[in-house]
Amino acid sequence: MEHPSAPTPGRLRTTPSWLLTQTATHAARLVTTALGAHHARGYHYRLLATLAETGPASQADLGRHSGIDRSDIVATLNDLADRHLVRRQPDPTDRRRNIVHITPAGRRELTTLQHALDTAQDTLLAPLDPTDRRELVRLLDLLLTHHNEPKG
Amino acid sequence: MEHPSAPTPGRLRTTPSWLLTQTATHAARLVTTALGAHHARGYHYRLLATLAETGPASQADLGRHSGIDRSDIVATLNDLADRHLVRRQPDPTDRRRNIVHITPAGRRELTTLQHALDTAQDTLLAPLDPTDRRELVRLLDLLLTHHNEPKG
DNA sequence: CCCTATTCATTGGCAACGCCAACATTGGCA
DNA sequence: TGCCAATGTTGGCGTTGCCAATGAATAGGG
Repeated sequence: MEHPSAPTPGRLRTTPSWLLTQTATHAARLVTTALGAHHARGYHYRLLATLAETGPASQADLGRHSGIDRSDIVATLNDLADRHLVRRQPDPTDRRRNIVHITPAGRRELTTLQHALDTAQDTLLAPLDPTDRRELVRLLDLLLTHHNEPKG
Repeated sequence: MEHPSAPTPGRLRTTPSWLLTQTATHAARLVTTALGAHHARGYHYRLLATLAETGPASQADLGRHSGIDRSDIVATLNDLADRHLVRRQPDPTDRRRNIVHITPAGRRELTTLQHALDTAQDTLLAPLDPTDRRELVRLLDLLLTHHNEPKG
């Protein structure tokens, strides 16, 4: 978003969904910039991080664990594989599946991206003291947990 | 995002930018659904709300006050004008400009959208008690203020 | 064992938001 | 007067989150 030359309309300034989407936009900009410096996007990081945590997995499983749609997994893995950060391997026990492995280079890249992201977090939270940071994380986590686990 | 069948990768669950963008995604989904029931999108609401607050304004001014790019203003106003919620009028004192007015129907539509949005806020904040809600708004407002006013 | 339903990877498409470049017209200022 | 800035407009791009359809392969029930 452009920098408003005048304050945001008053109504919105206390509308939680507005505050959330706006701060998220700033956060996304910081993250995009941080990752972009290493030729990566959010999806790239999320897949590498998921792979490092869960170990080798099928693309469908990667999607379920990372929250990325299967179709988007394909394109992202193509990028990562092109850069040798990841390897696709047919599953001998189920020929529908690819087993995806993170490579040593992929782990190194993940470390690099992680550092870039950590820096971005600091920039993002700059105006908050440690107590407020924890409080923010707590509140957002409450919201996320609630909306991620539909009662139905 | 799809509902993860397994918990989100641990790293991300305490990453503020992740929590922000994810909760913002949920918030955006609620808002989109609420506005969609009235054939509106976020840009439509934002422009109507801005017009109601500032009174008639040029498109460039609308962009600056609402934080919407000039080019996106054009398309959004086209939609609103097609539905007679807004009127474009040439500025007699500056032939480059259009003076945009909100119509009575536009004000009624804004009221409707506002109600829909208020309901969405409640759904969004359901898991938080009033104290936590105020705290969340306070923290997000701090972040937004900080990142909206570049020191440079 | 066979048929059906499901799963998988993949392709291709869509919507919303944020943003940028270019253009012609018009205004303001030096 | 001459040049720069602002305005509306068109057209385009990238990221994220989705959905539908397809062909191959597997799993499950009868």
